[in-house]
Amino acid sequence: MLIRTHTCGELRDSHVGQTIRLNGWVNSYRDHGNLVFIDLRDRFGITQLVFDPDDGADAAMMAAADKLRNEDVVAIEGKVRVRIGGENPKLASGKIEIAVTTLRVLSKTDNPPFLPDDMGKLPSEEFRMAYRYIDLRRPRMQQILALRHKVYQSTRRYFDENGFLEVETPILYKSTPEGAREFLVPSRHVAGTFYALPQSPQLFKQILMISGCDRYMQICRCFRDEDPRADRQAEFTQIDLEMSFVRREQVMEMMEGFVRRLWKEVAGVDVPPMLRMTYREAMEDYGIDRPDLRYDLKIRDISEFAGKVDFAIFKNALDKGNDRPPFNSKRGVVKAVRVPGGAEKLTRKITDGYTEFVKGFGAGGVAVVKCIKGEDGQPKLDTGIAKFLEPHSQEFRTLLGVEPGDTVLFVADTYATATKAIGELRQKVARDMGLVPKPGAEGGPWKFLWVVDFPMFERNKETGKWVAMHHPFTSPRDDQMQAFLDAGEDDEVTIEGIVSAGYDIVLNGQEIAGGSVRIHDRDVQSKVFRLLGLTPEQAKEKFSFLLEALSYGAPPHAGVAFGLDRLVMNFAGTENIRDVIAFPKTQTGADLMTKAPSHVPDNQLTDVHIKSIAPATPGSPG
RNA sequence: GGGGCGGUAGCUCAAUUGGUUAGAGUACCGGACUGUCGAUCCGGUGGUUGCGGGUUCGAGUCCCGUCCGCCUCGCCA
Repeated sequence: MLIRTHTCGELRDSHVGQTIRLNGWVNSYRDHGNLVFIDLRDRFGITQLVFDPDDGADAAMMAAADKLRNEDVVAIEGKVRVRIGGENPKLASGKIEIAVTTLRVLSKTDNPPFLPDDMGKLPSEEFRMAYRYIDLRRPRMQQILALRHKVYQSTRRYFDENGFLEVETPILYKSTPEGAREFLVPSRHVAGTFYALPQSPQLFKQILMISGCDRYMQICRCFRDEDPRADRQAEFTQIDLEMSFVRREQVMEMMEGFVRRLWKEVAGVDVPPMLRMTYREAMEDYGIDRPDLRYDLKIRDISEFAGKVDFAIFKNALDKGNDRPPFNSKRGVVKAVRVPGGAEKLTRKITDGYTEFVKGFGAGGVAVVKCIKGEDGQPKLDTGIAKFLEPHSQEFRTLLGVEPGDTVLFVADTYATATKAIGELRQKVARDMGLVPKPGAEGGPWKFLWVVDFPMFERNKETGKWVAMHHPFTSPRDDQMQAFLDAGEDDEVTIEGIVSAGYDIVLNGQEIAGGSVRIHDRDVQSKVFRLLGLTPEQAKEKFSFLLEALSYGAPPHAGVAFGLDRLVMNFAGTENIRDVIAFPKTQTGADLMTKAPSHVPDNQLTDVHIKSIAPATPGSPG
């Protein structure tokens, strides 16, 4: 074949007169009979070819050019010349064209199911995934692949410069069925036993610290057999790291440096020092542990004021237990969010929709009041629950800073339900009000913050058992350690109040990284296991390797993991995680291109001592 | 596991209240054309309306079931 001398993205008018060779795909053809134009595409760009009988193309070549179709793969030799028909400003190579003197068709295409074209409407994702190799030819997808590559490279450079060792950890791992459901792999050697695919390399990286590795990093694949979402896949990638002989501050400093470097190198953006917020502050002000700070709309607890209002919904909520301690999940509360400009934009239809929306989170509904300018020119409460608030109008408006044109939305329920419901509502209102900038490198702004001081434990809603909020290897904050060790196992109040040494990085309402100082003391780790309901025997069965390792000289250590896919989503300005994964899976875990998962022959199952109880599928083996 | 939206030509979509032979754009095929650049013009091929049942004189349309894709709640230490 004619091996290329240049790519389709690099020829300029400075090359005019040169004889060159190009390889690529036919992006489009414009056939004028005795003059044929081809836009030739590769990853690097597009260059126009011209088959010109007056300049190098004989009758046979014209006939061959006439047959070229989109997505044929060709090699050409020709001369670079200035375009006769004028410049095409849309192309970087738009000043020149190639007068083709030799044409070789390297691969003739069948009629493709769709064309890798960013201009028109995209085919359904189903088709894009089934013919991923065509979808990935689109310049947009090539751009995202390149962005992802930049993230890999920038990451490796940064951590290399900071003394981290890249170490690979096993994919075939031990099942430790806390947390997410695991993918299982049957063992051939020992009948009836299984590996699990790792939800994360958490324990390996801790053991690497105990191994004296000092600083570890890995760009690793993690597996969680849970239902996907737009920003979640069962198989995803983490930037995983761990450091020895550090406390929280050193890790946070290292991570901020990483984020700053990444944004600078990938997006050209300078990230200012990150805000810090406690978990409690986040829940109080934003109703969520990953607040989106691109817009304000702070939530206020107005329970005390609401107690004075003669409105049954408020009264009922407060009666549920306003005497409980603050932040107790069953405490009755009334929460409000003031929406500037909402009086006009949030129509009755929209606010009625909010009631349906919060019902999805267990709340009864949303109360609404608007503030308008009365006939006397003074602020006046209007519609919704205005008549109930009217007797306290002045106090209410002062409390929340309400001005004419505002709408105030209320949710009254238990602390847990009201917080969740109004937190979700806040985000929906922001979207409805058009307060959320489009994501993307130019779209910013980038609102980073640290969320710290998470509770160590929370109660499982169904079983009532303690579960680790982060994971069971997270250490209490240093100043909490003694209280934790001293606390009786039935000392509900103390245990609930213990704050961990965990930290999350939140970007625009999305958790992009999370980590913690780890437990490096065997007794502390054993106590956590006990609180989580593991008997010493169970702890040993599942985590003996960790407990043993901790007893042979474990350095204090801490670490973090970034969700790489989500980082790339931010740089690419997409809200679809499948866009940033070369070969993604569907919501049912299917790979539409390879048709995985698939049935396997019985003998393969026998080898691993497995018998399928699934109903036989007609026409399928196994 | 629950809720919602969708599935019609290779692709993207349309099809009135259940009513004639299911249309358009694009791709593809054939023809014309020497300066286009999402080329243009003329002509043509192309359909098990996801699948299975049902209601009806008549179903793309209504009903039941099922499969697939997307969004979402649960779930995701």
